[in-house]
Amino acid sequence: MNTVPDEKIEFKTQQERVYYLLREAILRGKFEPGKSVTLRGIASMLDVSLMPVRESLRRLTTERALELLSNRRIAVPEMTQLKLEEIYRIRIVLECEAAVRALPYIDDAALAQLVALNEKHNKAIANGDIENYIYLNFIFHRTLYNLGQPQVLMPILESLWLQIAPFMRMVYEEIFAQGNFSDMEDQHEQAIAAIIAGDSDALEAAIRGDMLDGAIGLQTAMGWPPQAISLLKG
Amino acid sequence: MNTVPDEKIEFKTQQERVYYLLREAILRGKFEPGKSVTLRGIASMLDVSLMPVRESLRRLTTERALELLSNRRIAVPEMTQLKLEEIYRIRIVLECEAAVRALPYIDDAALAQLVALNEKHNKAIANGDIENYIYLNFIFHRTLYNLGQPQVLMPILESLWLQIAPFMRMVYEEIFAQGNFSDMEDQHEQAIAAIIAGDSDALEAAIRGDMLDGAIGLQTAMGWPPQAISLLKG
DNA sequence: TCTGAAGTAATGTGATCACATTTAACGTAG
DNA sequence: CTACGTTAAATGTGATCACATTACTTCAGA
Repeated sequence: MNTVPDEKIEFKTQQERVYYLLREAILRGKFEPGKSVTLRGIASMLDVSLMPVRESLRRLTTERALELLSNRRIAVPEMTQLKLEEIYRIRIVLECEAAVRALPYIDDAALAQLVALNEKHNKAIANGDIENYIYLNFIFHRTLYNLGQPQVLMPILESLWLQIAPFMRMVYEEIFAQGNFSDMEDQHEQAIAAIIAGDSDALEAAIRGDMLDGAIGLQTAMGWPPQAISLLKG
Repeated sequence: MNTVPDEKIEFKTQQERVYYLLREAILRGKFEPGKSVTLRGIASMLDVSLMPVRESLRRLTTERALELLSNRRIAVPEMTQLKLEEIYRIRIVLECEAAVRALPYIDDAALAQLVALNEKHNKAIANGDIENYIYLNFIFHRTLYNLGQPQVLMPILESLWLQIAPFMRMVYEEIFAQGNFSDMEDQHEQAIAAIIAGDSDALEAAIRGDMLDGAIGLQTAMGWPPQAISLLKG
């Protein structure tokens, strides 16, 4: 089994390959917020012409992973308090929906895969491997939700993940520096327990808890007052 | 005041102009589901080279308004029962959120604009102008939600609208043919009443009712059993 | 040391061409 | 008239060049 489920995909076009390379780099937190990227820079880095890069960046800007500034420059968007709160309000409702939707389809093999992913996730913490930690978090969620075969939900969630990924590094660098992992409840563990118990409400609670932890972590890392993000209808 | 709020936008690039032209055409129901479009066809129609069209279609495929088939062809995606149900489950929660979010920001001028839009919307029914009817429906919702200045929600909703727009024509062609407009409750009217009353719950109910009417209309037009689409948590 | 202007390098956009793949058209054998 | 290869047209992708605009460097003056 591979660390990254879709790492060995064969791409039909260069544009597709470039897109997924950049996408994974973003989800690993390799892109610094506010920093700009250039067509020719990426093209020479990946040894392709401008065309595949142009179309890849067009996709990523459409997904709000990157931003076209008025200067005609392409950059990683900055985060604001309002934007972060909006993202997490949406994440909470949609990811709870996605998790509950997936629950009936989780068989033993899928459960084992989730457990294995969570182990690797925890191992990344132990190793201080921030990039893998950030990435494996998304992969855990994606693997879970994909079991419900969501055609419409999934692209929306991936877009939201791309928007917050560049800021995740700040959260965990701070936590690693201070060394206080104890505050971090393992909501993934609780989600797995809920799955085993077949408890839909507990699974939803675990996902919601995971979201809230993430939101609070980001807010404190940005130096903002960690105000609670309310669910729709309490 | 204009029928279409953003009709007279000056575009900085050709790609942007082509994108918004195609986008509006889709939202007007001008695109037939399953029908394929070609780069050169659109390019010659709009009198531009392939480049702006390529990037515009890349954007639209990323937003799921169009689809890249394995044959290397670009087409309007087909709808399925599962997909439609998924879209409307998401629309219900997100658009209720967007409406409630916008409510405190609706001043007299904004209210007047909404009323005017709704009048034009109703006038389009009377004139049998299906394309304007379809389009003005989206514009009404967008104008309402934009008052809350949603940065993250709005692109998601617009993507969902692009996905259902090509199928709206079927709904209203059937209704116009049968001439039974009486079944159509004017949920927009009720939304406006709720806004005037400042009643958040009533506004949410009106939006949810509008969504459910739309879902049922699409399901019956597609010849599917019009099963109720449940909200999250009942 | 700092400020500002002139010149240079770099950037995204648009256009054009070449190519592999796919689709459509055509004509021939049955 | 039908079925089936063969040829021709059309399609999305990739590469390269030109260009207007923006950003950076450099150097003069205070």
